[in-house]
Amino acid sequence: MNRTDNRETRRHDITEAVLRVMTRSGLHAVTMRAVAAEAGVSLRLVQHYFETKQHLMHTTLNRLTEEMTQRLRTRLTGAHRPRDVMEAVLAEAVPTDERSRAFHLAYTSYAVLAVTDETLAAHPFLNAPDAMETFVTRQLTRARDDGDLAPGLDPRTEAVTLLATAAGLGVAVLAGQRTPQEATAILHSGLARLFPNPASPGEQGEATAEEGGHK
Amino acid sequence: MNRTDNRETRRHDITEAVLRVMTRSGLHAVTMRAVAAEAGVSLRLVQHYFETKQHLMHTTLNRLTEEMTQRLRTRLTGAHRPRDVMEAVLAEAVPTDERSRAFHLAYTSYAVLAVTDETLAAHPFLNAPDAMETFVTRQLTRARDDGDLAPGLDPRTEAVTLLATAAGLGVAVLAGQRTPQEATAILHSGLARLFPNPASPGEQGEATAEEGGHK
DNA sequence: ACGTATACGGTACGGTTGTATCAACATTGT
DNA sequence: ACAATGTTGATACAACCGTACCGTATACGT
Repeated sequence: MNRTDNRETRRHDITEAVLRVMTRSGLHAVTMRAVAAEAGVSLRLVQHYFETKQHLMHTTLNRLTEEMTQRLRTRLTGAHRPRDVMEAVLAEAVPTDERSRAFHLAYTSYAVLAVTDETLAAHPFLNAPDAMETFVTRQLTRARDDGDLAPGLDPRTEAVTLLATAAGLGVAVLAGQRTPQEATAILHSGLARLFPNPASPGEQGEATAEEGGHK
Repeated sequence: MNRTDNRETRRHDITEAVLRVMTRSGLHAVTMRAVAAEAGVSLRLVQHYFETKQHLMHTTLNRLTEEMTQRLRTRLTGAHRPRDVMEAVLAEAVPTDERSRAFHLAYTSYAVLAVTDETLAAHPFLNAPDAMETFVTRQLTRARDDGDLAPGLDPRTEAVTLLATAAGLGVAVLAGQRTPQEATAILHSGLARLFPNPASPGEQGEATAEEGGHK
């Protein structure tokens, strides 16, 4: 094992500890000491690999974001028709497994912090909604041009509505007020309203079929 | 001025200071010392009127909740038809003035905390969504029975969707990502979808007419 | 009028935080 | 082999937190 490999392993273990602490006890409980204890290393070690706490959080969040982006990209593979794309997007918009739960919790926690800290508001972490909105709007516009969208709907309005609904449901799921199954069902009904014609039968159907089944 | 009057004034001033600090710097910045400084009193005084910090937060949140409930009740006065009721509910569902902004920020902050602290999840502060959901569901059910609701819609599904959308938009407005006007416009379009017939013209029209106009 | 409860100020205490300092040890390049 | 560099530990430090303690003054009931 190379020394730089070892270094990378250490850094990975520590960022994983950050996510565990945050998922279990919340963002405010993520202290340098708590992370060190969770990772089973000394405080000094955490300091060594991530000079400052801000640096530690930054890389942890970046890695998690990268992972979730990759997850969505994978799910998006082969989804060509706008409805299939929307299906994939909404499937990731709600926290189901522990991993996506950590992501949503981290994201929401930071979003709340950014409300009163304009320094944090500049974080690239928080640009995702804008990008997602234009992306979804484009998909719905394409669907309208293809004649797949229900008549009389404004793509941008529907995009904003759908994303806001997904965000609201995501928080509700986080808070344990709603089950992931309920949330995805609600989102599906919203999607069914936008697309009068049934979803594509065989090609990409798996994404909708086994949803809500795996814990 | 009576002593108990004075006491009440003091307590009011201090809880107002709590809200100002929270609105300006976030919930995490609400410390006993910061509140004392904001209110222009000594730390000991804050301790005197609210034994513990938990007690201080509890009464502050209760008072704010009571105020917002009263606000909604006032807006609900004279709104009899389900659509008018929904109009009133949605008008309060988005932070517009500074007061409602404080309320939404407080609520969201606590909701995020409650995700990882089941002790906090029992707080009555967090029962509002459930109550609101059954209330809205009841309104939509009544609208359906009256034939005012668009056909083929499930009242409960639409209620959950509408509230989740309002919650998502509320956070977006808090974060400065969306203006209150945009948010209310989106919510109105959602309402227009549920109620095919136009809103009541004269009787309660003011609630919809001057919306988004007053700062 | 007087004793007592309330109102208030200053300050101290124990705990936790992020970060810095001082050492010891291992690994690597030459 | 040795100097240099990276790795790990223990501990210290200044700042902050909520709360407790010790006073004094003011206002009230009787």
